[in-house]
Amino acid sequence: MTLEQLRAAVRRIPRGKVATYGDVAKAAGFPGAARQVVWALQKAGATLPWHRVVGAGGRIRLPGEAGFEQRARLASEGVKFQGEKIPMKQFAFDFRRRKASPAKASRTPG
DNA sequence: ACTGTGACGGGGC
DNA sequence: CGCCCCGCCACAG
Repeated sequence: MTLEQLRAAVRRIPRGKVATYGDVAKAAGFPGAARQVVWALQKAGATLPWHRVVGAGGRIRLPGEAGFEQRARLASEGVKFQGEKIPMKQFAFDFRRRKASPAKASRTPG
């Protein structure tokens, strides 16, 4: 688990999309190493879009202010929240995909 | 080497 | 949805 691997994965997350720690770990080549993602993520600090990494189910795992900021950053990118979590079905980024899906333009998103 | 800890994830009740 | 348990890997004491 190296920072380069993490950056490579985290940086792949496009704006307006999010990925779970587990997904990032897998994408980085370390399936099951979600906890290590946290470790590397901290080491990397703001050198990457850390706010696009959330917990399973689209839940913000960052406590206090940091969590508040992450939520704000995501919202600023167009990521909607369903209560305290993000509707992953719609905002989860698929690393296997070469390009983000051209999300259909729903006239009644809700 | 052993134990405790963490921005985690999945399963069972 | 809350609670508990286990698996996972790397770091800190």
